[in-house]
Amino acid sequence: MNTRTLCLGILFFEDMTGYEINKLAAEGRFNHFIETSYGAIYPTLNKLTEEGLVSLRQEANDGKPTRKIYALTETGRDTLFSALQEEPKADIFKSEFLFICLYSHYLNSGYVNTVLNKQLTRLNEGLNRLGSAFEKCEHKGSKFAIGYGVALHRAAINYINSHRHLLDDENEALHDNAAEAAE
Amino acid sequence: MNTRTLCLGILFFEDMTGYEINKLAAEGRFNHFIETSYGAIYPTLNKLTEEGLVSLRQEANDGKPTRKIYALTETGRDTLFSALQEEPKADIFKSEFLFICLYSHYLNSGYVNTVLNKQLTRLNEGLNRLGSAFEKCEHKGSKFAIGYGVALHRAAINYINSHRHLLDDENEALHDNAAEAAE
DNA sequence: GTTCACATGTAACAGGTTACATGATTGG
DNA sequence: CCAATCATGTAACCTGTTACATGTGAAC
Repeated sequence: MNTRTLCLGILFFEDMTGYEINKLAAEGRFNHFIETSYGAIYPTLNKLTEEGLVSLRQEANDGKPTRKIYALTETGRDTLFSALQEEPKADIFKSEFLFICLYSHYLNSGYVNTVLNKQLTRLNEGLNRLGSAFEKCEHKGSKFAIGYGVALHRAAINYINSHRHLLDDENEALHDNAAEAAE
Repeated sequence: MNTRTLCLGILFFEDMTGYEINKLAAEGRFNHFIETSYGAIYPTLNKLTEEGLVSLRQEANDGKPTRKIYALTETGRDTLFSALQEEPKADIFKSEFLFICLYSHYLNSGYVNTVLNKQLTRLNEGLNRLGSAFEKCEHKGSKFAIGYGVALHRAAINYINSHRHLLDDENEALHDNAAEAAE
Protein backbone atom coordinates (compact mmCIF):
# COMPACT_ATOMS: atom_id res chain seq x y z
CA MET A 1 0.00 0.00 0.00
CA ASN A 2 1.46 3.30 -0.98
CA THR A 3 0.98 6.44 1.06
CA ARG A 4 -1.06 8.03 -1.74
CA THR A 5 -3.83 5.49 -1.68
CA LEU A 6 -3.71 5.39 2.08
CA CYS A 7 -4.34 9.12 2.34
CA LEU A 8 -7.13 9.04 -0.20
CA GLY A 9 -8.67 6.07 1.54
CA ILE A 10 -8.70 7.64 4.97
CA LEU A 11 -10.00 10.95 3.67
CA PHE A 12 -12.84 9.06 2.06
CA PHE A 13 -14.29 8.48 5.51
CA GLU A 14 -13.66 11.88 6.99
CA ASP A 15 -11.90 15.20 6.39
CA MET A 16 -8.70 15.28 8.34
CA THR A 17 -5.31 16.84 8.96
CA GLY A 18 -2.06 15.04 8.16
CA TYR A 19 -1.47 14.67 11.83
CA GLU A 20 -4.76 12.87 12.28
CA ILE A 21 -4.21 10.62 9.29
CA ASN A 22 -0.94 9.52 10.79
CA LYS A 23 -2.51 8.91 14.15
CA LEU A 24 -5.26 6.82 12.68
CA ALA A 25 -2.81 4.78 10.63
CA ALA A 26 -0.24 4.40 13.38
CA GLU A 27 -2.41 4.02 16.47
CA GLY A 28 -6.01 3.93 15.40
CA ARG A 29 -8.27 1.24 14.10
CA PHE A 30 -6.19 0.66 10.98
CA ASN A 31 -2.84 0.31 12.67
CA HIS A 32 -2.72 -3.49 12.49
CA PHE A 33 -2.44 -3.60 8.72
CA ILE A 34 -0.99 -0.24 7.69
CA GLU A 35 2.48 1.24 8.09
CA THR A 36 3.31 4.87 7.62
CA SER A 37 5.00 7.96 9.05
CA TYR A 38 4.80 11.76 9.06
CA GLY A 39 7.72 11.97 6.69
CA ALA A 40 5.69 10.07 4.14
CA ILE A 41 2.29 11.63 4.75
CA TYR A 42 3.01 15.36 4.66
CA PRO A 43 4.78 15.41 1.29
CA THR A 44 2.15 13.10 -0.16
CA LEU A 45 -0.65 15.38 0.96
CA ASN A 46 1.04 18.32 -0.74
CA LYS A 47 1.39 16.41 -3.97
CA LEU A 48 -2.19 15.24 -3.79
CA THR A 49 -3.33 18.84 -3.34
CA GLU A 50 -1.33 19.99 -6.37
CA GLU A 51 -2.88 17.22 -8.42
CA GLY A 52 -6.35 18.16 -7.27
CA LEU A 53 -7.13 14.81 -5.68
CA VAL A 54 -7.71 16.45 -2.32
CA SER A 55 -8.75 19.97 -1.37
CA LEU A 56 -7.48 21.96 1.52
CA ARG A 57 -8.99 24.37 4.00
CA GLN A 58 -7.01 25.99 6.76
CA GLU A 59 -8.01 26.75 10.29
CA ALA A 60 -6.06 29.06 12.55
CA ASN A 61 -4.88 27.34 15.68
CA ASP A 62 -3.39 29.75 18.20
CA GLY A 63 0.29 29.10 18.77
CA LYS A 64 0.27 25.75 17.01
CA PRO A 65 0.79 25.55 13.25
CA THR A 66 -2.34 26.23 11.22
CA ARG A 67 -4.49 23.13 10.94
CA LYS A 68 -4.61 22.02 7.32
CA ILE A 69 -7.73 20.03 6.84
CA TYR A 70 -7.84 17.90 3.73
CA ALA A 71 -10.91 16.62 1.94
CA LEU A 72 -11.26 14.18 -0.90
CA THR A 73 -12.33 15.69 -4.21
CA GLU A 74 -14.37 13.88 -6.83
CA THR A 75 -11.26 13.20 -8.85
CA GLY A 76 -9.67 11.88 -5.69
CA ARG A 77 -12.57 9.57 -5.08
CA ASP A 78 -12.32 8.23 -8.62
CA THR A 79 -8.60 7.69 -8.26
CA LEU A 80 -9.16 5.86 -4.99
CA PHE A 81 -11.72 3.53 -6.49
CA SER A 82 -9.64 2.68 -9.48
CA ALA A 83 -6.72 1.91 -7.15
CA LEU A 84 -9.05 -0.29 -5.11
CA GLN A 85 -9.84 -2.29 -8.19
CA GLU A 86 -6.30 -3.14 -9.02
CA GLU A 87 -5.27 -6.64 -8.10
CA PRO A 88 -4.30 -6.45 -4.42
CA LYS A 89 -0.73 -7.50 -3.67
CA ALA A 90 -0.26 -10.38 -1.31
CA ASP A 91 -0.21 -9.50 2.38
CA ILE A 92 3.18 -8.84 3.86
CA PHE A 93 4.19 -10.14 7.25
CA LYS A 94 7.65 -9.50 8.63
CA SER A 95 8.67 -10.72 12.04
CA GLU A 96 11.98 -10.20 13.75
CA PHE A 97 10.43 -12.05 16.64
CA LEU A 98 10.11 -15.27 14.64
CA PHE A 99 13.55 -14.78 13.22
CA ILE A 100 14.97 -14.71 16.72
CA CYS A 101 12.95 -17.79 17.63
CA LEU A 102 14.83 -19.66 14.93
CA TYR A 103 17.98 -19.33 17.01
CA SER A 104 16.48 -19.80 20.45
CA HIS A 105 18.59 -22.86 21.17
CA TYR A 106 21.78 -20.95 20.60
CA LEU A 107 20.72 -18.01 22.73
CA ASN A 108 20.55 -17.51 26.46
CA SER A 109 17.25 -18.98 27.64
CA GLY A 110 16.54 -16.02 29.91
CA TYR A 111 16.81 -13.74 26.94
CA VAL A 112 14.51 -15.91 24.86
CA ASN A 113 11.97 -15.78 27.65
CA THR A 114 12.15 -12.02 27.74
CA VAL A 115 11.59 -11.88 24.01
CA LEU A 116 8.59 -14.18 24.27
CA ASN A 117 7.07 -12.14 27.07
CA LYS A 118 7.63 -8.93 25.24
CA GLN A 119 5.92 -10.34 22.20
CA LEU A 120 2.96 -11.42 24.32
CA THR A 121 2.77 -7.96 25.84
CA ARG A 122 2.72 -6.36 22.43
CA LEU A 123 0.09 -8.74 21.17
CA ASN A 124 -2.08 -8.12 24.20
CA GLU A 125 -1.78 -4.39 23.84
CA GLY A 126 -2.72 -4.69 20.20
CA LEU A 127 -5.67 -6.85 21.13
CA ASN A 128 -6.94 -4.31 23.64
CA ARG A 129 -6.58 -1.48 21.17
CA LEU A 130 -8.50 -3.47 18.59
CA GLY A 131 -11.15 -4.42 21.10
CA SER A 132 -11.95 -0.86 22.02
CA ALA A 133 -11.83 0.22 18.38
CA PHE A 134 -14.29 -2.52 17.55
CA GLU A 135 -16.79 -1.33 20.10
CA LYS A 136 -16.64 2.26 18.96
CA CYS A 137 -17.00 1.40 15.32
CA GLU A 138 -20.27 1.13 13.41
CA HIS A 139 -18.91 0.73 9.93
CA LYS A 140 -19.12 -2.86 8.71
CA GLY A 141 -16.08 -2.88 6.49
CA SER A 142 -13.96 -1.56 9.33
CA LYS A 143 -15.49 -4.03 11.77
CA PHE A 144 -14.52 -6.84 9.46
CA ALA A 145 -10.95 -5.58 9.27
CA ILE A 146 -10.71 -5.07 13.01
CA GLY A 147 -12.20 -8.49 13.67
CA TYR A 148 -9.61 -10.01 11.36
CA GLY A 149 -6.91 -8.38 13.44
CA VAL A 150 -8.47 -9.63 16.65
CA ALA A 151 -8.60 -13.17 15.30
CA LEU A 152 -4.95 -13.11 14.29
CA HIS A 153 -3.82 -11.58 17.57
CA ARG A 154 -5.70 -14.19 19.56
CA ALA A 155 -4.29 -16.99 17.46
CA ALA A 156 -0.77 -15.69 17.99
CA ILE A 157 -1.21 -15.37 21.75
CA ASN A 158 -2.68 -18.84 22.06
CA TYR A 159 0.05 -20.29 19.91
CA ILE A 160 2.83 -18.76 21.94
CA ASN A 161 1.30 -19.82 25.22
CA SER A 162 0.81 -23.38 24.13
CA HIS A 163 4.08 -23.84 22.25
CA ARG A 164 6.67 -21.73 23.99
CA HIS A 165 7.99 -24.81 25.73
CA LEU A 166 9.45 -25.83 22.37
CA LEU A 167 11.95 -23.02 22.71
CA ASP A 168 12.84 -23.88 26.24
CA ASP A 169 15.94 -25.96 26.81
CA GLU A 170 14.81 -27.28 30.16
CA ASN A 171 11.56 -28.58 28.79
CA GLU A 172 13.48 -29.91 25.89
CA ALA A 173 15.12 -32.36 28.27
CA LEU A 174 11.74 -33.40 29.65
CA HIS A 175 10.46 -33.64 26.15
CA ASP A 176 13.29 -35.90 25.12
CA ASN A 177 12.70 -38.14 28.09
CA ALA A 178 9.06 -38.37 27.19
CA ALA A 179 10.00 -39.26 23.64
CA GLU A 180 12.35 -41.96 24.86
CA ALA A 181 9.67 -43.36 27.14
CA ALA A 182 7.31 -43.52 24.20
CA GLU A 183 9.70 -45.57 22.13
CA MET B 1 14.85 -7.37 9.19
CA ASN B 2 17.58 -6.21 6.89
CA THR B 3 19.02 -8.35 4.14
CA ARG B 4 22.38 -8.51 5.91
CA THR B 5 21.10 -10.26 8.99
CA LEU B 6 18.87 -12.41 6.88
CA CYS B 7 21.80 -13.72 4.85
CA LEU B 8 23.91 -14.33 7.91
CA GLY B 9 21.01 -16.07 9.60
CA ILE B 10 20.31 -18.42 6.77
CA LEU B 11 23.98 -19.22 6.25
CA PHE B 12 24.16 -20.13 9.91
CA PHE B 13 22.15 -23.24 9.14
CA GLU B 14 23.82 -24.23 5.92
CA ASP B 15 26.27 -23.08 3.26
CA MET B 16 24.38 -21.80 0.30
CA THR B 17 24.35 -19.81 -2.93
CA GLY B 18 22.53 -16.50 -3.25
CA TYR B 19 20.00 -18.19 -5.43
CA GLU B 20 19.24 -20.70 -2.72
CA ILE B 21 19.01 -18.06 -0.01
CA ASN B 22 16.45 -16.23 -2.06
CA LYS B 23 14.48 -19.38 -2.69
CA LEU B 24 14.40 -20.26 0.97
CA ALA B 25 13.32 -16.78 1.95
CA ALA B 26 10.80 -16.38 -0.82
CA GLU B 27 9.31 -19.84 -1.09
CA GLY B 28 10.82 -21.98 1.61
CA ARG B 29 10.04 -22.48 5.25
CA PHE B 30 10.81 -18.87 6.14
CA ASN B 31 8.69 -17.23 3.49
CA HIS B 32 5.79 -16.38 5.80
CA PHE B 33 7.77 -13.85 7.82
CA ILE B 34 10.59 -12.69 5.57
CA GLU B 35 10.58 -10.53 2.46
CA THR B 36 13.47 -10.22 0.07
CA SER B 37 14.61 -10.32 -3.56
CA TYR B 38 17.63 -11.13 -5.73
CA GLY B 39 18.36 -7.47 -6.21
CA ALA B 40 18.84 -7.18 -2.46
CA ILE B 41 20.64 -10.45 -1.80
CA TYR B 42 23.40 -10.48 -4.40
CA PRO B 43 24.88 -7.08 -3.57
CA THR B 44 24.59 -7.85 0.14
CA LEU B 45 26.48 -11.10 -0.25
CA ASN B 46 29.29 -9.27 -2.03
CA LYS B 47 29.54 -6.70 0.73
CA LEU B 48 29.47 -9.40 3.38
CA THR B 49 32.32 -11.16 1.62
CA GLU B 50 34.41 -7.99 1.47
CA GLU B 51 33.82 -7.47 5.17
CA GLY B 52 34.83 -11.03 5.95
CA LEU B 53 31.52 -12.01 7.50
CA VAL B 54 31.06 -14.77 4.97
CA SER B 55 33.53 -16.75 2.92
CA LEU B 56 33.14 -17.90 -0.61
CA ARG B 57 33.99 -20.97 -2.60
CA GLN B 58 33.16 -21.42 -6.22
CA GLU B 59 32.04 -24.47 -8.09
CA ALA B 60 32.04 -24.73 -11.86
CA ASN B 61 28.62 -25.42 -13.26
CA ASP B 62 28.65 -26.20 -16.97
CA GLY B 63 26.87 -23.57 -19.01
CA LYS B 64 25.26 -21.94 -16.00
CA PRO B 65 27.10 -19.23 -14.07
CA THR B 66 29.60 -20.53 -11.54
CA ARG B 67 27.91 -21.49 -8.29
CA LYS B 68 29.14 -19.20 -5.54
CA ILE B 69 28.68 -20.97 -2.29
CA TYR B 70 28.81 -18.80 0.78
CA ALA B 71 29.63 -19.88 4.31
CA LEU B 72 29.41 -18.00 7.58
CA THR B 73 32.77 -17.08 9.13
CA GLU B 74 33.38 -16.77 12.86
CA THR B 75 33.15 -13.01 12.62
CA GLY B 76 29.92 -13.46 10.74
CA ARG B 77 28.53 -15.69 13.45
CA ASP B 78 29.43 -13.12 16.09
CA THR B 79 27.81 -10.36 14.10
CA LEU B 80 24.68 -12.45 13.67
CA PHE B 81 24.40 -13.14 17.38
CA SER B 82 24.85 -9.56 18.39
CA ALA B 83 22.17 -8.56 15.89
CA LEU B 84 19.94 -11.24 17.37
CA GLN B 85 20.32 -9.65 20.75
CA GLU B 86 19.17 -6.24 19.71
CA GLU B 87 15.63 -5.39 20.73
CA PRO B 88 13.46 -6.88 17.99
CA LYS B 89 11.28 -4.38 16.18
CA ALA B 90 7.56 -4.94 16.31
CA ASP B 91 6.15 -7.27 13.68
CA ILE B 92 4.92 -5.64 10.53
CA PHE B 93 1.74 -6.65 8.84
CA LYS B 94 0.53 -4.91 5.71
CA SER B 95 -2.63 -5.94 3.96
CA GLU B 96 -4.08 -4.47 0.82
CA PHE B 97 -6.73 -7.11 1.17
CA LEU B 98 -8.03 -5.61 4.43
CA PHE B 99 -7.76 -2.14 2.97
CA ILE B 100 -10.07 -3.16 0.15
CA CYS B 101 -12.47 -4.74 2.64
CA LEU B 102 -12.89 -1.33 4.23
CA TYR B 103 -14.62 -0.18 1.07
CA SER B 104 -16.55 -3.32 0.27
CA HIS B 105 -19.91 -1.60 0.52
CA TYR B 106 -18.94 0.91 -2.14
CA LEU B 107 -17.58 -1.71 -4.50
CA ASN B 108 -19.27 -4.16 -6.80
CA SER B 109 -20.20 -7.19 -4.71
CA GLY B 110 -19.01 -9.64 -7.36
CA TYR B 111 -15.61 -8.03 -7.22
CA VAL B 112 -15.52 -8.20 -3.43
CA ASN B 113 -16.32 -11.88 -3.64
CA THR B 114 -13.50 -12.44 -6.06
CA VAL B 115 -11.11 -10.66 -3.73
CA LEU B 116 -12.25 -12.77 -0.78
CA ASN B 117 -11.86 -15.98 -2.73
CA LYS B 118 -8.46 -15.01 -3.94
CA GLN B 119 -7.38 -14.26 -0.40
CA LEU B 120 -8.65 -17.67 0.72
CA THR B 121 -6.77 -19.32 -2.10
CA ARG B 122 -3.57 -17.58 -1.13
CA LEU B 123 -4.00 -18.47 2.51
CA ASN B 124 -4.67 -22.09 1.67
CA GLU B 125 -1.64 -22.28 -0.56
CA GLY B 126 0.44 -20.78 2.21
CA LEU B 127 -0.97 -23.26 4.67
CA ASN B 128 -0.09 -26.19 2.45
CA ARG B 129 3.43 -24.94 1.94
CA LEU B 130 3.85 -24.51 5.67
CA GLY B 131 2.37 -27.92 6.35
CA SER B 132 4.84 -29.72 4.14
CA ALA B 133 7.73 -27.63 5.47
CA PHE B 134 6.70 -28.57 8.99
CA GLU B 135 6.83 -32.27 8.25
CA LYS B 136 10.25 -32.10 6.65
CA CYS B 137 11.73 -30.04 9.42
CA GLU B 138 13.47 -31.38 12.50
CA HIS B 139 14.78 -28.16 13.95
CA LYS B 140 12.71 -26.97 16.90
CA GLY B 141 13.16 -23.25 16.42
CA SER B 142 12.04 -23.56 12.83
CA LYS B 143 9.13 -25.77 13.82
CA PHE B 144 7.99 -23.13 16.25
CA ALA B 145 8.14 -20.46 13.56
CA ILE B 146 6.35 -22.61 11.01
CA GLY B 147 3.70 -23.57 13.56
CA TYR B 148 3.13 -19.90 14.29
CA GLY B 149 2.52 -19.32 10.61
CA VAL B 150 0.14 -22.26 10.45
CA ALA B 151 -1.83 -20.93 13.41
CA LEU B 152 -2.18 -17.48 11.85
CA HIS B 153 -3.13 -18.85 8.46
CA ARG B 154 -5.80 -21.06 9.98
CA ALA B 155 -7.18 -18.21 12.05
CA ALA B 156 -7.40 -16.00 8.97
CA ILE B 157 -9.15 -18.67 6.92
CA ASN B 158 -11.65 -19.40 9.66
CA TYR B 159 -12.29 -15.75 10.20
CA ILE B 160 -12.99 -15.05 6.54
CA ASN B 161 -15.26 -18.04 6.21
CA SER B 162 -17.28 -17.15 9.25
CA HIS B 163 -17.45 -13.38 8.72
CA ARG B 164 -17.48 -12.79 5.01
CA HIS B 165 -21.22 -12.26 5.14
CA LEU B 166 -20.50 -8.92 6.82
CA LEU B 167 -19.16 -7.67 3.52
CA ASP B 168 -22.07 -8.94 1.55
CA ASP B 169 -24.78 -6.44 0.63
CA GLU B 170 -27.47 -9.04 0.33
CA ASN B 171 -26.92 -10.31 3.81
CA GLU B 172 -26.72 -6.74 4.93
CA ALA B 173 -30.38 -6.40 4.00
CA LEU B 174 -31.21 -9.49 6.05
CA HIS B 175 -29.11 -8.15 8.83
CA ASP B 176 -30.90 -4.82 8.78
CA ASN B 177 -34.25 -6.52 8.88
CA ALA B 178 -33.15 -8.53 11.85
CA ALA B 179 -32.00 -5.34 13.53
CA GLU B 180 -35.33 -3.68 12.86
CA ALA B 181 -37.18 -6.66 14.20
CA ALA B 182 -35.10 -6.46 17.35
CA GLU B 183 -36.04 -2.85 17.92
C1' DG C 1 9.26 -25.66 -29.13
C1' DT C 2 8.27 -23.33 -25.08
C1' DT C 3 8.31 -22.82 -20.42
C1' DC C 4 10.49 -23.54 -16.10
C1' DA C 5 14.39 -24.02 -12.96
C1' DC C 6 19.05 -22.94 -12.42
C1' DA C 7 22.35 -19.01 -11.68
C1' DT C 8 24.47 -14.47 -11.47
C1' DG C 9 24.37 -9.76 -11.54
C1' DT C 10 23.57 -4.34 -12.46
C1' DA C 11 21.37 0.16 -12.46
C1' DA C 12 17.91 3.39 -12.31
C1' DC C 13 14.46 4.54 -9.63
C1' DA C 14 10.94 4.74 -6.07
C1' DG C 15 9.75 4.90 -1.65
C1' DG C 16 9.98 5.52 2.82
C1' DT C 17 12.69 6.32 7.43
C1' DT C 18 15.08 9.13 10.62
C1' DA C 19 16.43 12.93 12.50
C1' DC C 20 16.07 17.58 12.68
C1' DA C 21 13.61 22.09 13.36
C1' DT C 22 9.95 24.80 15.87
C1' DG C 23 6.76 25.91 19.40
C1' DA C 24 2.34 26.32 22.43
C1' DT C 25 -0.59 24.10 25.72
C1' DT C 26 -2.08 20.68 29.01
C1' DG C 27 -1.66 17.28 32.62
C1' DG C 28 0.70 15.06 36.19
C1' DC D 1 8.99 21.52 35.83
C1' DC D 2 8.83 17.79 32.61
C1' DA D 3 6.62 14.98 29.47
C1' DA D 4 3.23 14.39 26.25
C1' DT D 5 0.05 15.99 22.72
C1' DC D 6 -0.90 18.92 19.10
C1' DA D 7 0.87 20.41 14.48
C1' DT D 8 3.64 21.16 10.47
C1' DG D 9 7.34 20.31 7.60
C1' DT D 10 12.29 19.28 5.32
C1' DA D 11 16.30 16.70 3.78
C1' DA D 12 19.69 13.44 3.80
C1' DC D 13 19.92 8.94 3.68
C1' DC D 14 19.07 4.11 3.27
C1' DT D 15 17.01 0.25 1.46
C1' DG D 16 15.02 -2.25 -1.52
C1' DT D 17 12.26 -3.00 -6.01
C1' DT D 18 11.93 -3.58 -10.89
C1' DA D 19 13.48 -4.39 -15.00
C1' DC D 20 17.04 -5.63 -17.71
C1' DA D 21 20.90 -8.71 -19.37
C1' DT D 22 22.54 -13.57 -20.33
C1' DG D 23 22.52 -18.42 -21.01
C1' DT D 24 21.93 -23.73 -20.31
C1' DG D 25 19.41 -27.93 -19.65
C1' DA D 26 15.36 -30.48 -18.56
C1' DA D 27 10.68 -31.43 -18.84
C1' DC D 28 6.34 -31.40 -21.10
